[in-house]
Amino acid sequence: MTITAAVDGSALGNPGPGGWAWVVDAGCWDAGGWPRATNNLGELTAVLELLRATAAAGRADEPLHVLADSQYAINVITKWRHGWRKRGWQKADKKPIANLETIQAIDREIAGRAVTFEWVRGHAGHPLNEMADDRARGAAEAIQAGRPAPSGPGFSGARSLAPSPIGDGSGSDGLADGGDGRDRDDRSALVLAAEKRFLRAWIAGDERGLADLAAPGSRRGWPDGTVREGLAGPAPAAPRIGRIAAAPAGPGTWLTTYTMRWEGGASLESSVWAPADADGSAAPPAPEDGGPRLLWHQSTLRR
Amino acid sequence: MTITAAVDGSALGNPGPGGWAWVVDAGCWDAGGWPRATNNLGELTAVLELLRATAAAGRADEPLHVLADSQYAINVITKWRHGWRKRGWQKADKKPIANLETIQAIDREIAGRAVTFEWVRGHAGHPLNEMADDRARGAAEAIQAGRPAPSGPGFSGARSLAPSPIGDGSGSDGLADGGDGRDRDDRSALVLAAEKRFLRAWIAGDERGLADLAAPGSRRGWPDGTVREGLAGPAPAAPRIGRIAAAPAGPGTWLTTYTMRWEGGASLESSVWAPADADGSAAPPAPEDGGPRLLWHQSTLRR
RNA sequence: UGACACCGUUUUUG
DNA sequence: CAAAAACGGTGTCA
Repeated sequence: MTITAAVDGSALGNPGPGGWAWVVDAGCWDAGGWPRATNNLGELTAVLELLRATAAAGRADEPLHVLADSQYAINVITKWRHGWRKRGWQKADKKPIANLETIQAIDREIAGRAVTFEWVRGHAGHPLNEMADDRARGAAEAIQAGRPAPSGPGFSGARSLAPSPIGDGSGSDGLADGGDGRDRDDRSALVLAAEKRFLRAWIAGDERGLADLAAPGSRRGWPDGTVREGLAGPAPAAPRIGRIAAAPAGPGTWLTTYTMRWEGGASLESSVWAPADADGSAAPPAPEDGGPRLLWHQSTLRR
Repeated sequence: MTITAAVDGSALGNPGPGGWAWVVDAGCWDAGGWPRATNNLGELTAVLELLRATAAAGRADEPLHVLADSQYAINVITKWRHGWRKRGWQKADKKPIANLETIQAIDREIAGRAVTFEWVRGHAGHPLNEMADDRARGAAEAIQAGRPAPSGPGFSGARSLAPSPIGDGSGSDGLADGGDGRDRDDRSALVLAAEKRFLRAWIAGDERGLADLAAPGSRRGWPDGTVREGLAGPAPAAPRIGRIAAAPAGPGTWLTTYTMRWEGGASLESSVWAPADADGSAAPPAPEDGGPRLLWHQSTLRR
């Protein structure tokens, strides 16, 4: 069955607090945002997240029809992207392409999929577009007010585990970023933030979040001694994380270690983070955010 | 006293309907345009017209400071022009110089004058530059809409002879353009504007301005019954112009008639205007503006 | 290769 | 009504 979804972005003040949203129907949507973004980044991200959500739900083989009111986003994806890729991701005027990382992420995500776009005039009463508009703006407004952006249900079947306290960023779990104090080293702070992102995604069963963080060829050593490709797998309920130590392991590479406790158990965890651009493959991974990528993670039960 | 003025050009669609403007202050400016022009012709013409207006006002000996946002125009006038003249008006690559006639006109007009240029970034909030921008674009839009470009008051002392009400565009002399009412025929309006330009140039003794309006082989019948080539010649002081009537005289050709009065006399005046491209000569005149050209003008004393 | 200008289009805001 | 974020193009020169 063809999936039809509306996407929209919003940026209060442009640039300013921003949000994105995709909507399939009243019970199937998602949204998110940032403290500072442009309108066009919102529009693009909405498409990217829709692509990922459908893929994570195992529905990448179904045709996807996207309703968008941004001619910019539609042109980027259906037209300009191809010329840019041919020219080595350069614009006609040689000036840098805006929102490049998100565009490249879409470029990878959309490969081999059947996606069509339809332009709908903004604020013209189209119900799905209105809903996406509301959600995107709601996300931006939430973030402007200092609250986390309300995320939607997504596709049913995208994650199977119960929500964990780590996922809501409330700070009670020791995983909160920023705010009170800054980490003592700017570069290690980047790795610490990435580790926390990884933990939240893993515990929430957020496969696309994990994929964002994974280095090409990433693997994991599980508590049972097995190794599997990828980062996804079962997580304990309501874990508590000890202090995370980050140690440099070479230019751009970091090792993190910490302990984890949960009802009935504890473990030692370690991760190896590699720089985003640290592979010599012909097609660079060009990660969406330029941050470090998780190459290896290992868990050992404590007893 | 140093005269400071901003200049700007505009071309809708580039090339397309175009305009030029110079602004000294809110009460001292001028503007004009063509049905088809390039942005750079507009920028250059604005400078040329400023040079002519200051000269016609008898202020050629005062230093002139020009604010321009076009590096092209500034470089043409302050740098490249000299090299081109030395090399017989040829570029280094031997390809033809663009806008050559206007550049040579500036080259002649600027000789012996103290003119300095200052580059101001476009659309950066510089008040004088913004004003010139508005005027130039307004002229281009007027012409696109089929109206004559609204011309400004120019300099208050714009003729070496006794000041005439024709020059100041106040409307009391019947030479004011635009503003309150539009001329009832769009094409005749173009001819009327040209006729007014001709009158201003003649009365001001502006030979260059007259040459711009002259068709190849233009002649004039003077009140004494003689005929001479060209359009320049003695003008009465402080003439007053009656209503100008424009009548179509063939495809693109117009006849205008009106009366003129001055202290101690009156006359009947008539002009024949031909389309700019209406000659089969081998070397086309390539008139600066593409507007109609004055082929014949005749004066008869009234008595 | 660079620079400036001139436009066209859509969206997003205030 | 005015502005920002984005893209495409032309006009010009060294």
